[in-house]
Amino acid sequence: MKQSQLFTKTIKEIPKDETSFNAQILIRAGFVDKVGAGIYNFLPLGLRVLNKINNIVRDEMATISGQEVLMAALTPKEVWQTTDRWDNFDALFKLVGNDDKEYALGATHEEIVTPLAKKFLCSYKELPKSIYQIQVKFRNEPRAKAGLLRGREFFMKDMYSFHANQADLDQYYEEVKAAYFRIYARLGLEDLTYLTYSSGGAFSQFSHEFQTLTEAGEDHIYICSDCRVAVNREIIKEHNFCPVCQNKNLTEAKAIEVGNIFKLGTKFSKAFDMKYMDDNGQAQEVIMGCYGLGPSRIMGTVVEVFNDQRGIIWPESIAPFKIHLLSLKENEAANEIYLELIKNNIEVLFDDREEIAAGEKFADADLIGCPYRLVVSAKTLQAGGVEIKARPSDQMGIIPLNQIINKFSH
RNA sequence: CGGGGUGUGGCCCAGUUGGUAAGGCGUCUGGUUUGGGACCAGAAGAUCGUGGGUUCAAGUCCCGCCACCCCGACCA
Repeated sequence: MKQSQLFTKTIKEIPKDETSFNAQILIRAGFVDKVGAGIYNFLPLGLRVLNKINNIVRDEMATISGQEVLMAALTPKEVWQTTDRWDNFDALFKLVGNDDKEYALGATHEEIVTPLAKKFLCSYKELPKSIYQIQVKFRNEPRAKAGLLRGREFFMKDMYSFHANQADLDQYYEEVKAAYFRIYARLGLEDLTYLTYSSGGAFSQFSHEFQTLTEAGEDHIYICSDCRVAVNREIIKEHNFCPVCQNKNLTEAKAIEVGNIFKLGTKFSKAFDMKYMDDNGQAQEVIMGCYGLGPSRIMGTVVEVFNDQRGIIWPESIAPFKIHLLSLKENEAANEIYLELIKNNIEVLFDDREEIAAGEKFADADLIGCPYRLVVSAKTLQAGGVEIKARPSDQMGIIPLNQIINKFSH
């Protein structure tokens, strides 16, 4: 991508109606744009990041046999009445269509996925199955805040699994847990993310959240350093010790919930009368699990966690581009490098803008935060190459022209 | 939903005891620059959130409403 053609440009001023760091810097760098409280447009750079997060999620869901679907976002009132949530789910955005027909914008999809799965999963031979989607969710939050961390419209990966018995759900649940940790590891959040015990409702003692440590987080978790898990507030009120090792010496920390998984049991299969035929020809209730993860919230979290005074420091796995190539009055030479990188499928943002001061290009590169910065100038060409610098470091070096592709093509 | 704060060109903002809107960024034109948001000259761009009221006169004072931010409550 040539920066001269990019739809957005960076801005110097901090937007006055944002105080959260992730929103300020994502807006300044041109990743997102604010529409209203908790409502954002995703712009070319931001969408690239979001898509990369989504693709990591897809990749890991595939390893646990999750099949991607896309369910309706406009959901009829009746399904919510079936589970008694039409009047009890405060955050539902409700709307009225023709003939006074009422709908809710999808806030979660148990009410849609259960009738859907009922149409296809009828026999023990067809279980277990697991389907997921990545979709915009709508929740009428009483108070949207903190940029991408709590929006009224946000992206969610929600997966639902269907099992013939509890043991099968239990086993799958553990597989999901492991897949989630692989996702956080690929996002660079492994060390900061804790499996966190929270209350489980009627069907299991606990559910689990995945909490990433950051001062920007709105949750308080209590970490057990012995077994590297945490408990949330409601659990510590009940138990006041680590549910794994009974350790009472827990450390409080602020965190943001980047995922949660839940054993639903038969709550929804009962409500929608979803049963399967077992090998004795007997109808049995289907056991369900659900597994949420918020890609847009994760994008905000990554920004909160990886940054410095100058801008974002994207992990390579989700950076909008791997390389930010800056031409300082050497567009011809830089363009050759640009074309060569493109030819080798190396993602590059090429700052080919003319009449732009070098300082501005450096400032933009730091703000946007691609992992590597390559500078082409008369000076570097004289030295036989281009300057290379990793985003978080101050160390610069010259890399010969004929080694660039080799350096980045793995 | 309670409490607090803020609304002035696309963005950030100044605006005194009420007297007809200043500056910076960005944009456009010309020139000078060219390794950390460079400089000079000129230009375009504003129903001052919105509706009402007071006044000869309202960005400024009064009342209602709306939007956004923060704290709290809430967050299957």
